Amino acid sequence: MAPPPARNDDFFDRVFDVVARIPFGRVTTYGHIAAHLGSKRAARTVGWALRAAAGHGLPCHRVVNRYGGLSGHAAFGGPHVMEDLLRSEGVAFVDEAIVDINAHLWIPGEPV
DNA sequence: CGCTTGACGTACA
DNA sequence: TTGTACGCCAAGC
Repeated sequence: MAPPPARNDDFFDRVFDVVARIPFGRVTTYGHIAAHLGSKRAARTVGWALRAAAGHGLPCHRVVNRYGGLSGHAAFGGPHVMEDLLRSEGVAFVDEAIVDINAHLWIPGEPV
């Protein structure tokens, strides 16, 4: 159907909606979110939205880069905050600040 | 109004 | 193979 009726004309709100839908114990990447929005190269813009989302109550810690690295851990106020949160959700880590994205990757639009 | 920056990703040399 | 450059979109100054 037609492309999703974006109730949110703003790129930001659209990112918020996607991030807020990330299921528990699951993670996604900036590129996938951007691709879901229409431009897979807009990953940087997604990062901007996430930065603004800091403090909006969104599970930003579930958003990682293409390598599963916690790129935005600095915006959380602590380098181990995101890691601790993800571990609390049962997410596996392949390295410090690196989640096993292959085992927990969730794609926007997929049913929970 | 215009240039720079930014929680990324892909392409090319 | 590794490294560098560019592209995307929006906000900030």
